Amino acid sequence: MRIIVADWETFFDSKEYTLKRMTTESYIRDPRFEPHGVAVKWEPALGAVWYRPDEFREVAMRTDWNDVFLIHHHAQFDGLIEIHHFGINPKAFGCTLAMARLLLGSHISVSLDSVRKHFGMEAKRTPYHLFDGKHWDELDDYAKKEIAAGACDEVESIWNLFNLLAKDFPQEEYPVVDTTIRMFTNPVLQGDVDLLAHIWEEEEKSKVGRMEALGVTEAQLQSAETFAGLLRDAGVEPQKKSGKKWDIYAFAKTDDFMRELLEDADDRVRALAEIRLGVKSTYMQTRAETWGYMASRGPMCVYLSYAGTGTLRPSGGDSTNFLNMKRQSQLRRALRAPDGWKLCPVDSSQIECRVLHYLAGGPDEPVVQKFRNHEDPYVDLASKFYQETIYKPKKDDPRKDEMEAKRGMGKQGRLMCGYGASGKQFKVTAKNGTYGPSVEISIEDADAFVVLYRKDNPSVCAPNSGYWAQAGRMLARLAGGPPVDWGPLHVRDHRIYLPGGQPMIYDSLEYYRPTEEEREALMEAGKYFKLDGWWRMRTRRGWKEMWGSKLTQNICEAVSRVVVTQAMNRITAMGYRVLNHPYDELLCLIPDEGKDEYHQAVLETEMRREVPWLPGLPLDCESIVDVIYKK
DNA sequence: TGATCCCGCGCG
DNA sequence: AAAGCGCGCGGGATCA
Repeated sequence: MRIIVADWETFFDSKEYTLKRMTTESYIRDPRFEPHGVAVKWEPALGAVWYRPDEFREVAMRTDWNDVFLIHHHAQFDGLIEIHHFGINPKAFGCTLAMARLLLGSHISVSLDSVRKHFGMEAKRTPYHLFDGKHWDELDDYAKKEIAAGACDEVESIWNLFNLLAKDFPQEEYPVVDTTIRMFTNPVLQGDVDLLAHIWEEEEKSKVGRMEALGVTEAQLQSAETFAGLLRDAGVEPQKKSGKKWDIYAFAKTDDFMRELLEDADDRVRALAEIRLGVKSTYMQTRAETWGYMASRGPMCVYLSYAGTGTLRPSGGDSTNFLNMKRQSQLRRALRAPDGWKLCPVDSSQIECRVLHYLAGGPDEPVVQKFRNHEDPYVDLASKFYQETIYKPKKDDPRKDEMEAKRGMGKQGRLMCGYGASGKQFKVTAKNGTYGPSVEISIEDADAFVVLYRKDNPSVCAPNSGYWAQAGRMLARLAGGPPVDWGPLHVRDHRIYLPGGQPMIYDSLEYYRPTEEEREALMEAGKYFKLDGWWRMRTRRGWKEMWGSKLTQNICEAVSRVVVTQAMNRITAMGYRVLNHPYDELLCLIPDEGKDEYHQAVLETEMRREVPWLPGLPLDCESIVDVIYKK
């Protein structure tokens, strides 16, 4: 396969038509889009050459792109230009931004300039100020030469960076990068413009109608202070709670004060609370809007940031998020397969729970055995807590609601308690209904649930010998000890390596000793156990504490991610397109040729296939086939 | 005015 | 002994 490196320079106008104010997708599919040209390095031994668009189109026509590995820095940008405007479709995309994201970490900038600096190269020389708002013909010869030279310099640096990064970049991650890029550059999903417009209008109508009925404005509802005034006028004194720096109003959906307002006897108070939450939840409307415009330009460009999280999962990007659509929502149903195709989302079942118990106790661990025997470990835990037989209810079961709620507690227990959750957090989450119907339990019962879980799962929780304790001891190794193999993982040089060689980065992990002032505050709060200090690390959101059960969570999430992406690689290698990757799910595209069950079986087989580096770990999955993106 | 912090909410 | 975690986006509040 030929390796080609390329970099596009395009017209922009810093006042309105610019990537700083637009999404990558809307910028490239805009009528104003106009490439200045592209720098191309046709093979490693040749220097980069600058082409004007027409010149490039001509050489591109004589190139067999089906034999090309095409490398960019941020391939979503250059790739969409090539595919949308030039009809070029390489065999595979490479992306130095994605490679840097995995190898350098999720909490730092991996812009080309930053990565060049990281490897001791000079800053970018492209003089963007010279061509702000100027079309090619309006540029003088000097500016044209500078643009061309800057682009060629970028291409040479991308090639150098590729070689530096390739030394450590795992082989199996190249197809993951390619699949992720193609979700954006080779869009397939159709957006239902009418439905998206309908969603927007219904939200708007409902909000405006309710605001008019109450005689309030959106601005009044949005601001906490003016909303507090509205409540006072209605005869209710708003409650406060402690924020990070000062007290804030308890106006969140999950605050008890707000919950009570929603059930207030006074019609106006109740309506005020409802509409405040309504105007605060803008995501339905704003996304219906962004997606509606996107759908009017063409098929949906699904932007995922490769390894956007510290645990190597993807994250959203390009001003939208295809990973957190509400279940059963209209928004999800506005995405559909093109004519002649169907969608098959395949969801790996309880993968993190399976991985946790396997890592903690191996293939014969009791919960792993339950999974192998196709028993439900959620009802098992719930039955122990409620001291009666809990089961997954059928549709017409007279105790359906009760059993769903109780099983939900088992699910919540398996997922939260496995990562060290407290009774306090357990109680709050049960009430929020995150894992099933909302359940109110006392703090005593919540604490009892946590105690029961910890006693019942010694491979995970036992002091000294359990996985949390091992992970806690591993922190010192991670922060600077000698290398060590740890089950399927390898700990070395501030990193945890997954079996494929993917690193989870803990560069900033350190043992922090509190200042005298902090020690006094800790004593006042009764937190004597923290007086000596604690492990902490830098994240996107500042310094965060680290401890054994939390590291356990990181590990289970990352291991599960690799299990799923390895399945994804097998699926794409068979020729299927994967259109979205919401964590444990792969959204696959299958031809509509009357063989739904066959394709479903093929995909499920790959999702269930045993992983050689976790021998004896039973995997399972669920899938459906539909034209619409349902779940 | 723009940048940044913080909170709340959606998903896993 | 004590601790669920991982994200991105929208929007307000605050700061330079």
